[in-house]
Amino acid sequence: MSENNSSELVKRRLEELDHLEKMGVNAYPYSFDKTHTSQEINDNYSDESPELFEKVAIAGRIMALRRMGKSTFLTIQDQQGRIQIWFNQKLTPEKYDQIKLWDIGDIIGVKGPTFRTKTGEITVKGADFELLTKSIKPLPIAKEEVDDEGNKILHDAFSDKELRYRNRYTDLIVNPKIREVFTKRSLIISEMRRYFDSNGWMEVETPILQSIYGGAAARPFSTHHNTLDISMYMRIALELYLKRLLVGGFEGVYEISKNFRNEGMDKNHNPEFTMMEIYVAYKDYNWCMDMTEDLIKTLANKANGNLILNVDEIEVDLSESFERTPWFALIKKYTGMDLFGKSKDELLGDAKTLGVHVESTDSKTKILDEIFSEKVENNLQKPTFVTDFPLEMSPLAKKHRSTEGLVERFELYMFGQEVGNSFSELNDPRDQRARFEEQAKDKAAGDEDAMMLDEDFLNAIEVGMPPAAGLGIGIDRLVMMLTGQSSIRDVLFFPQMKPRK
RNA sequence: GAUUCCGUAGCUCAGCUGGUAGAGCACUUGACUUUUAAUCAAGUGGCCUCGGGUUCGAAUCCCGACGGAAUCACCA
Repeated sequence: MSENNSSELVKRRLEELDHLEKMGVNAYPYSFDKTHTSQEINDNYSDESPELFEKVAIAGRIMALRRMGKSTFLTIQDQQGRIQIWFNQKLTPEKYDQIKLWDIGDIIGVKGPTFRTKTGEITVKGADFELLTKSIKPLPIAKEEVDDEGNKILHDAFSDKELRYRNRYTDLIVNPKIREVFTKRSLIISEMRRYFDSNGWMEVETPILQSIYGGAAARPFSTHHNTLDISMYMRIALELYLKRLLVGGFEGVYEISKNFRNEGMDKNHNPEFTMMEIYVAYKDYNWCMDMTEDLIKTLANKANGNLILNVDEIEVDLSESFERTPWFALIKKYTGMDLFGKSKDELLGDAKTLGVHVESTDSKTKILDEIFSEKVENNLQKPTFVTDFPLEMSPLAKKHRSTEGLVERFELYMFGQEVGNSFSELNDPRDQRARFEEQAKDKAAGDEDAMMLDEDFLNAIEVGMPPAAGLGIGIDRLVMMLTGQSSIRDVLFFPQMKPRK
């Protein structure tokens, strides 16, 4: 539909392109040697020594065009920012007519000296220029105003979320703030790699297509391998393969990659999302808490230059030590009830008392989880390590060294959301088998999310996995918190959308 | 999956008590050699998401479909 509506505009631009080619202009040349970025010029130009920018070559997309007869001002945008260009018929008498055939959206290269206009704007003089790409489709361009304090105000900005997500490339061109979020995302992930690499932990890749899925409680996407004629699943977690590598003798391995879960979508869930998991041999969850806290603080500092985070109206200060509180203590704090050691029937009664909706067929794990999600999670805005989970909830975590019925596990919560999950990893093969058998019972009782028994994984554990700490971090959620976004769609370049008819 | 709200020009929106479509920006033409939301003048541009219904008449009311957003449910 929009094809037809914009066809007049497209037709006109195609005519211009034709016209340019008749003038002997190649509208799609092969390269351009740029010497500077807009930012380098904007940040470093000084009126005392304009000769430093006597000869610059810059390239970018035309974002604003102010024609004034024999003189033309335009603003181009490159990856770093925007800069004004000034053209004048006197400067380029033979080529000036070409400029009349340019449009907003075209990509050009310009060579010339830098100067400051009467009104004080740093500007590149178009002593020579070249069209680098003619744009055929018009952009949803918004006028940009700079107020007295230097703040940029976009008027009637391209804001339709559906169109923005479906045409992300347009969104990125037209909404510079969006680009910042993704630049930070990239920075956060590369700093995370640097952090791990500098400790000697190794980045690895493990299968995404698996014949048995595991490592988390979730429904998978399933597919089919034609040659082998077997069902296969897209992975829901990284854990079980990374642990096999610990068995194989690597002492620190991590992977940053997509997981896939066939479940609901909302502002915190996308069917494919990025997970980081790391396993370090000979360490336990106490060590891992220290490491996680240091990692999060390091990343926040790199991304924002400080330790204050803001999402929606809520501010979180990371500079204090993260709170560490046991799971049952938090339940007690927010419900007044001590649920530790209670039977399933007692828990069912307690859930009802608390007004938490559960079914009598639900497993003990599920009831506990429901109570925690409803009564506790929202209170955990400040970074909090929730420690020492009930054993039933954690089939891959090692039993607590001093308290029966608990495991050595923590989850890091911020802004009421889980960002990290960690255990002292279970490496006793007898216990691991028993836990899987427990899961199988839950599954038989109707818990769809209970884990499958993975004989091959058990075999690896039987060969012997060293004691280890493991940590998983949901990268998308972490990026949301570190960039102040409240929807996962705003930290994914291409969030899942229903296909257009 | 449920509920609520939304879908009008390329973009941002108005039009809502039913009478056949409007603004700003973008685009076109003209003027303009330091402008910057450039300005001034004159224009072009719509199957009002789609399909049914009510009505003499529907962008407007009703039903359905398709997309989107929010909340909930599901979901470590």
